[in-house]
Amino acid sequence: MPELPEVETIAAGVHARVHGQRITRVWTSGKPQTFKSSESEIANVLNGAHIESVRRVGKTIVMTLHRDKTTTELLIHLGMTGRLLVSAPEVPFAPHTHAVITLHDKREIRFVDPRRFGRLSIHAENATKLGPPGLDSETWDRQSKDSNSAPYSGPGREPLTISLADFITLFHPRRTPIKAALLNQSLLHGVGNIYADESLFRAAIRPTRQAARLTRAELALLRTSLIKILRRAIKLGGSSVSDYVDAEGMRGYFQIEHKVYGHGGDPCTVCGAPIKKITLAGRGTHFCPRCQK
DNA sequence: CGTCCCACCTGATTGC
DNA sequence: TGCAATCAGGTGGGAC
Repeated sequence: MPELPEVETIAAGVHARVHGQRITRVWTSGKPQTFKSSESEIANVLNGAHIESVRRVGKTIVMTLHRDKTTTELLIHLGMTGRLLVSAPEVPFAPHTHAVITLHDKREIRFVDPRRFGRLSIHAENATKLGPPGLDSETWDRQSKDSNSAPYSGPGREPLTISLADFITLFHPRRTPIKAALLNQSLLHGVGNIYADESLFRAAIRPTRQAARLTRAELALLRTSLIKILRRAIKLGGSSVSDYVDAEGMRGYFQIEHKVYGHGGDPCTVCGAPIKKITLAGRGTHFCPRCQK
């Protein structure tokens, strides 16, 4: 379900509501595939901890926890249908509630996920943050990413902050269709099906083009298009296509500005040609056959 | 290693 | 109307 703008909206909303709170109780549903770390480990780490912050990395929500001078992170990936809600205790549980984190003031952080593609896991900080002698900082960063040391940095690079030079370095060698490359989380993380389609439309690039065949100018336009669309979507609270809601249960509004996603057969807003829908990289892919070259 | 395809789930929508 | 097939915003593992 949620891509970068939706996860950003949820993380910011949850952060505003719960940072500084102490966790007094944890309940989990026992659905094994929901928990990448064991439920007992999750409960052990969370119980009694203070929530320092809640932020987004890629499509993952990262909750930073402090207890006994130890810092740990709870990673929450929402999959397709996951929700993270902050509720008063008297609000009835939604169906498919898989985790409830009770706070000192009695409110509850609830993880709800009908399709169960979402995952919870623990990311522990290593004792030392200093790299071993002889490693340059870039090598150390890479090793930090690979090993289990905090803070969690995700599988790829952040789309909102990547430089043009790095963007080109990332995509230029790829021989896959540009859309498949955009969806590859180990390159950029956070872009999903909606924002891949919308950014390619805005950049007038056909999703089927081989990444390696894009000119530098096209890659530059794709990067700025993607950043503008992600920022605009964050401003509107994300896209609510069916069941996405933020931490308060509110829908987002960026779906109103979708130009191609979900508009197969509709006339293109720029040229009037019917928007085409095809399957690419196993995903529904929407584009204007006239505008996107 | 890079890439493709499918499985993992439930629920809403489409089509017969 | 009823029921089956199809389709969903994501990821990870196995096959090639």
